[in-house]
Amino acid sequence: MLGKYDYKQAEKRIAELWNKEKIYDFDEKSDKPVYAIDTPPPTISGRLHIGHLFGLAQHDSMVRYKRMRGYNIFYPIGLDNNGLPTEILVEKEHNVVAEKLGREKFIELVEKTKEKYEEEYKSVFHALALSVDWSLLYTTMSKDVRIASQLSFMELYKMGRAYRKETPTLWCPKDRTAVSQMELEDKSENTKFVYIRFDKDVEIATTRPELLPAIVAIFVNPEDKKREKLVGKMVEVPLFGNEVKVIADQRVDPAKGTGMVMCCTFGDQTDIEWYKAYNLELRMAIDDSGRMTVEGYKGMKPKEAREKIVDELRKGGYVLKEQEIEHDTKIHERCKHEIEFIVKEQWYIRYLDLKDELLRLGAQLKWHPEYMHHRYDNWVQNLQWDWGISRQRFFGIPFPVWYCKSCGEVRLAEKEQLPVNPLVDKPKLKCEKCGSAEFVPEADVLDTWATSSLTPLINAHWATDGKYMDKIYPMSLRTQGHDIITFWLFTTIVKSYLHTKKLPWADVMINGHGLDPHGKPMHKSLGNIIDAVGTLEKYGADSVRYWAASSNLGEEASFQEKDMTSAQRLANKLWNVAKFIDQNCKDFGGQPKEIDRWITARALYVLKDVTALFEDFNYAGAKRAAEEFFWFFSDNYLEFVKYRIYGKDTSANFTLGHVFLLTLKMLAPVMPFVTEEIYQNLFRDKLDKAVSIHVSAWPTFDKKWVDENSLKQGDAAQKVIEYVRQWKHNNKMALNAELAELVVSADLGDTAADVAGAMNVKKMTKGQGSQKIPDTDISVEITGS
RNA sequence: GGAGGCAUAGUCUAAUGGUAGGACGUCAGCUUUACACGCUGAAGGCCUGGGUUCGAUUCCCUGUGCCUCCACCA
Repeated sequence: MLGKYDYKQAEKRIAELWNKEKIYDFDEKSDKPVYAIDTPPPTISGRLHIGHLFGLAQHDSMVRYKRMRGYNIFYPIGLDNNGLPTEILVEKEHNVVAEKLGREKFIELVEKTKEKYEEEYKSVFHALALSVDWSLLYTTMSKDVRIASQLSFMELYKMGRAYRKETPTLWCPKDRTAVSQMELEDKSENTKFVYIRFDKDVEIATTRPELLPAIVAIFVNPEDKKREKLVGKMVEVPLFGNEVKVIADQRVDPAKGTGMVMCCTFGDQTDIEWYKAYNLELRMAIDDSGRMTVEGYKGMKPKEAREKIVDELRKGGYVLKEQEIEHDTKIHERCKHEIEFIVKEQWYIRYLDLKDELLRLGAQLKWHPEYMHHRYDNWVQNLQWDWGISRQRFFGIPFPVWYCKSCGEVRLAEKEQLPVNPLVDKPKLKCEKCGSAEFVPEADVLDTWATSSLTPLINAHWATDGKYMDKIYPMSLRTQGHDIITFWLFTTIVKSYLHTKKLPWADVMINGHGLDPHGKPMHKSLGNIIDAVGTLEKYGADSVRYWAASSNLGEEASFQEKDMTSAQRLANKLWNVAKFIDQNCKDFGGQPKEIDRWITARALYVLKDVTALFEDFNYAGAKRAAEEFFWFFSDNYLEFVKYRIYGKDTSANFTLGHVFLLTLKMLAPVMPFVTEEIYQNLFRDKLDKAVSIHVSAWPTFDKKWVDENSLKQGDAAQKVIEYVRQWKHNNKMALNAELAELVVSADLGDTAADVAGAMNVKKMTKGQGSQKIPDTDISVEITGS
């Protein structure tokens, strides 16, 4: 072992070693206890940034600890190509439009992205030392996953859990597609707030007068004394002449506008809530293409209709006031067109009746950190609607469903037909109700959460050969970010419960996010992305992992250059200690002395703490404790025994080797590369037989190695040395400057020799001195040369 | 509007019902046969107000500030 630690070439070489030795493979034949992890499949959308690495590194450190504890690790990896980001990526890369290419062909292309990006992701994850088993790779668009997703739907339908209902949905009239909340953007717009008088008591301010023909009710606040008498009355709508009822609801802000609101189906989200809550009439004024459907305005765009209606209202004397305001509207982020609400038939999973069950399951799950449980509870308690799982999109996993052309009855696919594309495939059987053989396919696709909520079942091969159901399900651990507790975590519990009546995992580990140096989330639009590959190359994986392990689980952490420096210093220090041992110790034999037993006992107490911290998913605390001990070990113990080493006395060798190996093992989960490099060079086949430190046994605390007397004398010796160091510093002496005599009151046993050796003292004497060491009952007398 | 988190030296951060630990930075000393990416020493800190307590940085309440998730924006 020579020169400095070169992490660039070491990390590369070691990654190859791990590959060759297959240390991450799940062993199907082993009878060791299984530890199975349900991991978040990253979206295939482009390049990874260090925010991604942050959570992954935290998870991996925990998994590495578990591996050293002797578990048979099932650590799969998925790639998510079932979603809008991948759809956009594929369309761009292949210069195609999904809808024109056809679903089958497009899915083929999407599956091909797996091959290309698998290599890219694999190289990044390998560089990070993510210890997943690549033979367990799945994609969320693969054949098996499509089967699982469709089978899940079919089972839920048969259970009576899946149903179809007309529902207002967010709709982009330009793209003629449903959009999700996530695809919305706010746009501030100058518009007119038009105050319309219905009658002498009813005046309403609105930004969307063109929806007047779609008005189905008028709302006032129940606390609004002025309007109390109006509640329950019918009011005539200007221009259109129909009558609508006045209803009291607390969602109305009495201070806004006139304090009265018209509810139109549908102008905004509140209209939808009211429509559902009060069972209001459905009166649509706008169609799929965003054009008016009302007589007299047919075919007009809403804005044109608005002008015309306001004009007519003015002429009729209904307009009291027009006020210019700035107003936020929702637009579709892709095409920037304004969003409307359109009514479509949608599939739902009925689960509101399961709230109590779901809360009970949430309470059974062991949350790390604990407080994340609140978010889940809060979400479940406030659920108001069933789970909408259909999306009016072209790309996605199709519903395995047709409808009978003559009676409309639902016709499910047969299990052996899966995966099925109803747009192309035909049902095997006739209509159960009327016997017709003519069917209309369901064109919608399943929401991506309907699929990703199955990851534990996907990993267990639930829908196909079921080969891992007994072995890994329920899984040991789910790892994920806190932002998707209400989506991924929640829906996974729902599905697992519905299909297996079980909680899908025992523990859940929720990570925070890695942020840019200013504490802002990394986003393409913010232009603050710190690239994963570049960072790993520049600083090495151990440094990036050190950064990730520096913050407590669940907390956000900004990327700091100084963490990289600290990590590199630690790696370098480890390397230098290794070099020192390598150069000076032929073997790890020798009879330990007092000070050796002292550091051994110290090390074991630290091991006890570190183990407990890891058991509590506190990789951050474990890393801190292990690191702190290492610096203590090298600045103290190593200095104390140097004189013996240089004097060809081998009595410290045993301890030096064992304690340093113990330290390396404690740091191995967080810094897998440098610890492995040292392990291979220094300890493999000498102190440990394992092919890799990462499959070596986690050390155990054994009381028999703790000698209380040595602990006491070693602590005293350490205090004395500390004091002498200070004394030499105050006297502007070099630390190895010779001292004629040192008188110490405490009983140092044979550690007195180490004090003399470390501090270059000619004569050690036991007795009272004139100087008292603070915070101890030890007194000393120091005589210079 | 609902929920959750955070507040500790110039910066990042740990633990804790009784003298608050570490890292970076700063200052000073030391070429000490692994390491100047080092060693040794020094200076420097608990957001406001109230409560519980013999004692609160820690527990409770309040305020303020910051962050996140969810909902909403006629």
